[in-house]
Amino acid sequence: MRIFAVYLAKNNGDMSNYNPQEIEKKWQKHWKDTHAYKVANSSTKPKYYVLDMFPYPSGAGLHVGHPLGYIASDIVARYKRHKGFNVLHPMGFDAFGLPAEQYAIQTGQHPAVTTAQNIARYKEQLDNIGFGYDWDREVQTCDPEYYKWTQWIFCQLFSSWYDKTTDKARPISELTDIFSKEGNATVNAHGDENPVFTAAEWNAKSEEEQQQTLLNYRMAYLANSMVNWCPELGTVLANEEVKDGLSERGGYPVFRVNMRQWFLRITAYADRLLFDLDAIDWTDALKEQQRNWIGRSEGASIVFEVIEPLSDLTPNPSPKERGANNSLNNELGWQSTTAEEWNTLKPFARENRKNPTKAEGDLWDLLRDNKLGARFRRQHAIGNFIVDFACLPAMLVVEVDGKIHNEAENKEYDEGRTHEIEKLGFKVVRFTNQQVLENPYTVRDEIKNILATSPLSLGEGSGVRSTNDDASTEGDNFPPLLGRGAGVNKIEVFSTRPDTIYGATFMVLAPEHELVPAITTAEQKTEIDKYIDYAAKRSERDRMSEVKAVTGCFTGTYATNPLTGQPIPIWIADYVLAGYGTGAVMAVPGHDSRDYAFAKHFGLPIVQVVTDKNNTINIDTESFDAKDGVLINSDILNGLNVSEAKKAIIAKLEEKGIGKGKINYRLRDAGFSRQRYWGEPFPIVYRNGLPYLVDESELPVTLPQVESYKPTGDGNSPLAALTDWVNTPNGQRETNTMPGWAGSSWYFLRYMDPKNNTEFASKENVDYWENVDLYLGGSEHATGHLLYVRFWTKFLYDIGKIPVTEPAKKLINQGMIQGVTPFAYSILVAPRPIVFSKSFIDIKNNVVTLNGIAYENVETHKVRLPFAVVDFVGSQCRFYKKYLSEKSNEIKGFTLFSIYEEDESRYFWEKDENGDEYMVVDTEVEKMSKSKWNVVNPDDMVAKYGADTLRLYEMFLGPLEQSKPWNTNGIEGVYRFLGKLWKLYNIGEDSKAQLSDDAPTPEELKILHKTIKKTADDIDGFSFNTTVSAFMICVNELSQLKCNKRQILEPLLVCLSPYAPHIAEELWAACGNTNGILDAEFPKFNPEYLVENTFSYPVSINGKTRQQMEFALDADQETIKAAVLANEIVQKWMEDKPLKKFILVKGRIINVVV
RNA sequence: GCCCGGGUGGCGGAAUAGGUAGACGCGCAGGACUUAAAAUCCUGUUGGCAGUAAUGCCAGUGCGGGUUCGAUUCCCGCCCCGGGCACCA
Repeated sequence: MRIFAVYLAKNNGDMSNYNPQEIEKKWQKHWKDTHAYKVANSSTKPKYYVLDMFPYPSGAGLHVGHPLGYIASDIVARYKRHKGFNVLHPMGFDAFGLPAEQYAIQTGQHPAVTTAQNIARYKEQLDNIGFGYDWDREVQTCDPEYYKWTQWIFCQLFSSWYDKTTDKARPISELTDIFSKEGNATVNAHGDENPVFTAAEWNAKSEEEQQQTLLNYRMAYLANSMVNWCPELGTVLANEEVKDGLSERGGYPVFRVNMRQWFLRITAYADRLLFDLDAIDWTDALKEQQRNWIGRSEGASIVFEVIEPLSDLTPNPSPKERGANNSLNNELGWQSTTAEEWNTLKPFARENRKNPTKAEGDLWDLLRDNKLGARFRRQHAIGNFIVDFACLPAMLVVEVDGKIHNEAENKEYDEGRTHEIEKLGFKVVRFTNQQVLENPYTVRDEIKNILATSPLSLGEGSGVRSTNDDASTEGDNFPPLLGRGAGVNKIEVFSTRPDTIYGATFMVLAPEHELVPAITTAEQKTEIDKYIDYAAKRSERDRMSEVKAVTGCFTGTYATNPLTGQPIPIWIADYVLAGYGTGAVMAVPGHDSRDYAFAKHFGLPIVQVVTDKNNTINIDTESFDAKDGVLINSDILNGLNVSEAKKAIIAKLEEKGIGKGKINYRLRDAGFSRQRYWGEPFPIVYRNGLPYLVDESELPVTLPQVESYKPTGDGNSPLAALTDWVNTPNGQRETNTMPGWAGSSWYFLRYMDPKNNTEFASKENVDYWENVDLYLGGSEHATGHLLYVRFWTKFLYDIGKIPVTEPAKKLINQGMIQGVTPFAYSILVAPRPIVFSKSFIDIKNNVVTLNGIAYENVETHKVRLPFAVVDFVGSQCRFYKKYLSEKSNEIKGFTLFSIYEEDESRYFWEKDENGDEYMVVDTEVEKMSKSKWNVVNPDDMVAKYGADTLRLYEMFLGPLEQSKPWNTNGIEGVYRFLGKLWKLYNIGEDSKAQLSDDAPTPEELKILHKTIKKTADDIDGFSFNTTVSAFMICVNELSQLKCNKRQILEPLLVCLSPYAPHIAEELWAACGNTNGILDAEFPKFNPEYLVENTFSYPVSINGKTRQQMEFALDADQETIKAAVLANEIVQKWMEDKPLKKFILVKGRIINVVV
């Protein structure tokens, strides 16, 4: 009993020493019990919204790097509260995503369960640090109450289109109104490249056709596209989730494959995303990254005509060689051409279908859908031709001249073509454009008559493959005609330097360009196929890591340079990317270094068309890529400067109808499908293969339970196996889920009204909180999250749901806190127990010494040591033997050595003053992560020093935006500072501060107000590290003065409170305040206390400081000058040289020039 | 290759409308208190040279130039480190 009493007296009664563990828990509980951080949605105070990028709750918990930004934002939030703002400072969790799912796959635990556990852990850790979050506003993206609204926003995207005329998103119903009244001509006028249709055509479309067409306009749409497929993760990845051809998560290989995916039309916002950057206070580096990512470039699109070699006017003789059979059944089975030829023709057929001529389009509307009682196909392959229309059962081909066969010289070609098709047993009938356009019904009737007299030798189903009434009729798996050049007579390119067109001496297409097979000549086919194969086999990763090698292949075909009229060869090469521009370039080797390298390598002509002002450019050794200069060798452009020439050539191209000014973006539409389980389900069902929204009343579409979380690997998500869930009365559900960034693209809005179950947030609340005043987070989100959240914000603004076009007015990127990894060396041999011996590795000479015996050429490698087995003593990192027993299961299996250096002691075990054995090892700075054993848990720091010390120390470490390695060395200093502060308040037995109410001295006031000013200034400049040092100076100076004045020490606590809220609250209460410090008014800075009467001037002679002299600040120059010149030391340094100049900068410096 | 940052003591870092370089903290050294340790406090700490010392002199903010009475700060030319983008026509 007695011992117990003594113990109590020692620990609870004596408050003369700072005891963070006790006071921090007390105040955290108090704040929670009193709802001290609850935020109201309306107030007479001005609003301020501080937001952190919410964390993904991983199983590893928080490490000391996470709180860096959170502490900074907490400081700003608390400061603003002292300054009289109504501050919103919420926290939540970005809880959908891969790690939880991967974990579920491994353990079978439902991701929702592990996520909830992780979140609980995170919240505990966050609360330990004393953050002032209003937890009532917490959001979790995986909560159905939250993702209901993510789905709802998706519905709005699906139901909207982008109107380029007014430059905003509008409801899709307004678009269908326009289509039914005027077709899509005006909508298309702003650069859309969708096929044109009239109101009548629109109205004649079936529901399915209309829906299909609308997908070309919706903000959320389905499309086939090349995507980053990661088989290992079983999902597609966004571009920013792929680094060097490997997945960012896991580092698995990623491949480009074609898949049908959901996309969000972020490209519609490209310009606004770009230009609005100017209006927000984000760092230049980050804005620059977004600008580059959007990659806007102005230039021109130009059409080059392909020259068709004469020989190609006569069709490929293959049908003849096959023997003229009258029956396709005999010759080609059910096909009208061979698979091989279809492969060749496919791109043209597709292209032609996409861009029918007016006459073709009109006629198709009259023939399609079995309107004449027989099925017609358009742009169909027959033998080695693509014919305009074919009715296979009737063996009838209908061609409309005009698009590509209207020139006189093509007449002969047409006749030859007719002849060849007839040999295959078809009847060919031709109409002119004019006939179709002027008398469409006459034409239709004529076809009908011919059909009536046709033998209908092949009924559908009697050998000819039967097809559905859907797109598969025109599907790519069904073959058409052959021969090259068929219909391909132009290639479009994009160039930012149209002014250099006179120097375009060849063209280069991407190997994947769809016209490549068509323009390849028979002689070059083998080579080209080989090259395409080569390019396809190289993964993205190969392409990146490889030193840029010049490779390419000639197609055998030429195009005409439209300005010079010269034929120029068409090549393919993988330096041209299929995904950018048109996938084809006009190569100007004289003025593009890539084209130059290519031309040099393959011996292609190089023509100089731009020179500098003095005409000193010589392009014999390198290209002249500069964007200013004067045009030469360019006919009409000669003498113009580059920018004038651009304008002139675009005008010329437009006049000739072969080009136009164009703006290209690097930004792609955002892929929005993931073939995974742990994400938001789409509010979509399919009917007849077309997507429809589920009714809003069915939201949220909740994520069902599944047996297995494993992706199927064939591109289907685990949801696809749930037939009961997939099949609904209204259609089949979409089984993909949304990507990780869906939920994070609007969460800042949900915090404004997190419990609302009728809207994503009420209008009242979004109008009050508007957007984030200060957003803190890592710069790694620059081109992902931060672009998407801006996109969604603009969209929600367009549809009238929020009053702002940007999510965050100001954004700060906090730096990363890196881990310090100690390491030793191991020999690459079978694992052995740790050796404590006089053994070492001489890395430089590749020699290993084991117990005195040297071995040469032994392979060694670095071995990470757990952070926990080392201590930092002075500048040494010591690896202690005593920690090995605790950690041995983590590092067993390696023979460890330290590196050999000059200092021989470094590879031996030594004994410290306590007799503990250690070895000095080296360290490396890397990312802090569980797998690297270098994680430092903030809980440990809090347990040892308290939350206030951790908060101050993280801020004291250096500028917020700078990355730095975690180093515990300095934390003691901060802890000592808080101890000194505590002592100033003379806390007695009764836990009360014993302070004097005497008036403070001017000196004391000066110290206080200096600190007030510094605190306020530094928060505005986010220079938290210098504020902490200002606090230290202040406390040092007040301690020196033994200041115990209430009028000094109370205001000081308010300054400190944002940084160290627990101790500030404790001392505030100890001073006798009953109101709590959180809402205390921030002390007003009074500059009068800082006014000085005199200044101790550094006096320098010729710029070198030699003497200090004190003068009144209001002393006039002559008085000072006389005194300075009379000074003994000054005279000594003047060395009797005449005075040249006397410089006095008031309150700064005096300089005597001799 | 291009675009952003950034190079300051043994260490983290202060100070830039040009005006005493190295605040503050760590570490280190010495000292006080203590039987001792811990804790706490005090002093010193950019380097070199000279001096018993107080102190003095010289050099010094990645390197080389320039502007200026005066440059860590501005200008020109390099070097190195970190980050981003990467054949974007």
